[in-house]
Amino acid sequence: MKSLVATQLLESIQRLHAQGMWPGTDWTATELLLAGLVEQIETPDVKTHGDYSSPVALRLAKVLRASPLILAKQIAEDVMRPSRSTQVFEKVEVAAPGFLNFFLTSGALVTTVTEILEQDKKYGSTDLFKGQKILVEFISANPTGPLTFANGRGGFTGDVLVNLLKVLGAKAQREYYVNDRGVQIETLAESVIRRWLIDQGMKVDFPENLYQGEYISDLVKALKLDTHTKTSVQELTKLKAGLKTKALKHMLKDIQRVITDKMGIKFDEYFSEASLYKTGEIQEMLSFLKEAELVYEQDGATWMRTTNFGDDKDRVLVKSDGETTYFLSDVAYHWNKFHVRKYTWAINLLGADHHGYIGRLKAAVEALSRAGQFKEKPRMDILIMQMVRLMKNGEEVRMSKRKGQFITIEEVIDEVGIDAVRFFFLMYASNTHMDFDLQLAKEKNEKNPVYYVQYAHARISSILKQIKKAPTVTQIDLHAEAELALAKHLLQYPDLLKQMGQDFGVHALPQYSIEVARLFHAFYAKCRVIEDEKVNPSRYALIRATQIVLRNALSMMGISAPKSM
RNA sequence: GCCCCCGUAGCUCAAUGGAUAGAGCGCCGGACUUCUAAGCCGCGAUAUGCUUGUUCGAUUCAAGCCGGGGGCACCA
Repeated sequence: MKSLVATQLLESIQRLHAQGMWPGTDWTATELLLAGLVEQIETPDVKTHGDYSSPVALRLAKVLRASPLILAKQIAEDVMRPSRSTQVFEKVEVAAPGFLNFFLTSGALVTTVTEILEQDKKYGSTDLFKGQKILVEFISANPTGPLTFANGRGGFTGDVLVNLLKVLGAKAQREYYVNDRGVQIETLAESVIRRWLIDQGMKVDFPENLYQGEYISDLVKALKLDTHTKTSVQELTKLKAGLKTKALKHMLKDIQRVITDKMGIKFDEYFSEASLYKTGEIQEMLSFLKEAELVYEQDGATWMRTTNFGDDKDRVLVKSDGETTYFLSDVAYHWNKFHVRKYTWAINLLGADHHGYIGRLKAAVEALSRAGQFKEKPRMDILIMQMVRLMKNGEEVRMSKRKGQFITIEEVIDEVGIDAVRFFFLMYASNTHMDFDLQLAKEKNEKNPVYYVQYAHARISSILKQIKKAPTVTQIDLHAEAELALAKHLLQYPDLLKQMGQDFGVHALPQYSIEVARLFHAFYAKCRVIEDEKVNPSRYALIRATQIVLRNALSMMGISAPKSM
């Protein structure tokens, strides 16, 4: 549809140029312009009042310094000249600041509706990212406590992003990076031991730096530690090593349960940080960096020269006490992504509190890339998920996993329902700070726009159910404004997906589906599909197309499309 | 002090540098004997934090300021 508009326009401009009516004499400039025009036309705007518009003329003015209005008029006249056989445009209008408004004929819309019906589940699919092997890493929360509601943001965004990339033709995988080593795991084990003793009535202190949450007690119970004989903290230290693994395993299992059963996310892999040590990749990485002279020793520690690659300071890989840092793991992890597993593209979703990490990560990948570690220069995008503030009665409640002050994502899902929760987290741009009030979320549950969208789908299903025999659609005829507005919006879906592939703005999807639902509900109120027990074939086709688009959009968001509500 | 994000209607949020800045919620009003009222229609003279700049045109870009959040470890 877009290429049709672009083609028409280009033809006209070329004609004008051939006739010497084009104001520029410099053909190179015009060619540049044409390229720009195509780009401009690629994402046209369908305004609610029903025209295809694009701010073309003013662009012309900028490049050629010509009068935009005159130019626009010339183009408009040429596009609509009588000799043309095209049935694409009803009319072309020149609007005040130099816009060209293309009004589509209903015939052009009909083509689209037919296309949607034919393509069905494939409608919106393209091969934009064909051949790309993309690894999307998200959530990756430390396995030292349950997932909080804030993890919902990155969780659902990442999940939908992968769905999107797949529809755009890429091979995309979901990955959760598990930080299953380091002091935090020690702390977890220590917390479990002390809590265990305290729960048995022993007087043991419980330092502030340990995990205070209720879940530690649950963990103690789940680990069935009470079969051991009572003993002191000191003696238990021996048990700690074994306990560490057990506690970790249990915690991770619980996280996976929530992710799979509650959040409905299927990770392709839970990648263990510790595994990088077992396979020797950490050592391999370190020796390589040394050979490549990307590191140096200072104050007894080993530093990586990340500043050579855009970081604002160098970073420690091995501490002076001989312990390796998290950063070293991450360097090896990314080396693993691109070198070992041969991904060409990685997308990492990070919480805003980790934004300071971007510089060193990009520097590390750049360093490895320049050192010839990857077949081709990999692409890496880091998406920052802004903070979600927990509100209570208009006031912020500070969350802390350590202090045990948090609301789990599981609680929220159980309370509000997965569809509403998904929609809630997905509908806002990830770079805005959002406020979350559980009380309000419960109250507003019924008012969540997700039901508005689902209701549209249910209404369509209900109509279709009453149609015993599907009418043969020979010719689609759409006239009413409500019909046309709906059809025009449906045809934008593929463009929307492409756009989302460019900027990863997944929140456009809920916004779009609300708009489709809105247009459908308006259509529903004004136009009947079944009238006097007769089915209107054109409207039948239109609602089926609407159902397809809604279903595809909902399915991409991981939200159910109910047949009745 | 330096770095990142945000500031749009009473509230929560939209808007590739374009036309009269849009939705939802809330408030008020209206319509129904027919496909689901979780719906439709109407209702905001006075919503882009402030000041400059770039541009034919700025919510969008740049600079400065104000306000809010986050980050600046040989932690993860």
